[in-house]
Amino acid sequence: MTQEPLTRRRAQTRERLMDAALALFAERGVLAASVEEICERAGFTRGAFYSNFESKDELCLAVMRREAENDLAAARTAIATVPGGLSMAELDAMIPRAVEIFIFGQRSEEAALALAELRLYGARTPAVREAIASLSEEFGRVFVETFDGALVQIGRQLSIPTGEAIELLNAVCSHAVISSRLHGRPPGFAGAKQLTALLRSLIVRSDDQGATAG
Amino acid sequence: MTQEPLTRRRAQTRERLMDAALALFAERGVLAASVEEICERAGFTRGAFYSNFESKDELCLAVMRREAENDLAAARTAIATVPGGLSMAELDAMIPRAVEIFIFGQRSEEAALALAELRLYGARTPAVREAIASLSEEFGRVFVETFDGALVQIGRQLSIPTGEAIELLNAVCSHAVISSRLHGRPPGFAGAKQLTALLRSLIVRSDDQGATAG
DNA sequence: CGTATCCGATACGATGCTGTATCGATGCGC
DNA sequence: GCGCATCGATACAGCATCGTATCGGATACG
Repeated sequence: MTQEPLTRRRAQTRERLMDAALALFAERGVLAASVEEICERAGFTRGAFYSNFESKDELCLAVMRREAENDLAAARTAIATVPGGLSMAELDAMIPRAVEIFIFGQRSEEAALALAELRLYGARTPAVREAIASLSEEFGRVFVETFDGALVQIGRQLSIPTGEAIELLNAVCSHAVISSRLHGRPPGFAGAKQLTALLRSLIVRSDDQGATAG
Repeated sequence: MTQEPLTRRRAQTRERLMDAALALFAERGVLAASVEEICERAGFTRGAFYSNFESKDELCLAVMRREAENDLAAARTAIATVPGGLSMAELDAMIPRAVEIFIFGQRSEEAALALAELRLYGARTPAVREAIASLSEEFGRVFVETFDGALVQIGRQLSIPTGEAIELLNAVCSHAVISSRLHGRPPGFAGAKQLTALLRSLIVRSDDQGATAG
């Protein structure tokens, strides 16, 4: 949108603030993370913050967009890594990894937790709800296209709409990461094996779709 | 635990405070809901609050426990409603309803959102994490026993551990209710049909288990 | 090397929430 | 109906955070 000149210094400041915000959102939640605390962790004071962002809400949006872009880039890289498209065997090998680190990305548990928090925050905050919703739809579409494209290359598709499969994965992962914190369990989550099996079962040859959908 | 005498008046006050808290947690989140606001909505002032609860954290615990007890009671009632145990056909009919209103309960969207919020709040709040974790484990066990008992009566079981199935349902429902708020969609959620199919597919005869588990 | 501009630090007033301490009212038991 | 214990309202002091306005220093460029 607003692609201002944005000097190098300024860009770095924004990055550091977003990093700090992501970490604090995961640790304490969006509301509990004060602007002061975010700045402190980033090595700045509030002056820097208000010079770079209009409000914490704007920061939230920026963080979400950045993470979505990173995930998308990581997904594309992972897919493009295999020249000539993924083979079914390669796809098979990727599923457990995708389950663990969430949709081909390198997303950390911290980021997953922060995004769950941001999503919930957005759902109940009128001032940002619409912006987050359209952000989510925008990237949702692109993710669907990306995955469908990769699947088409190997003559496969999902037996349920790709968008719903992604939502399912999202749901389970964010639930799992919260559980992991709640019960003090190590990273990774109990249902990983089940979810892997579930996802694999969703991948079918392109001709026999809709057996389950209806 | 501490089953104090608890006069009728006091019990009602606590109920009204918990009702107000549940609603506000869903609307604005645990942290954004100030004690003052909770009291105001319940028709009290903060004096009433601090007379009944030691802190907002204690209120959170009380709310979670109450909701869990209500859900459990609703589940048992629903199961016991059918004399001689559920038939498979009846179970079939209940699945979509369970998906919609969450595990046989009468839980509203509001409560589902509040509980998602409380869970996340608990995961990142040391002062309550342990208490919430054991609450969740305690009721988790009972729910598993309850469902397994109902399934045994009709010679069925789930092809994955019942606890994991419940977690899966939990994950999808809370994700869906957040999505619904975020995108301003009507109650109910897109994946309901898929989830119904998924759950039904998990129910198998008692002898052929573990086909998927391993 | 000097200068203009941009950026982030500091200082300030304002606001809202917390928790306690005190007091008046309400309801229960006799 | 009356007294007493309980319960909830009111008032207060303290604290953290917010957003702004101003200032000093770093950076880019001539």
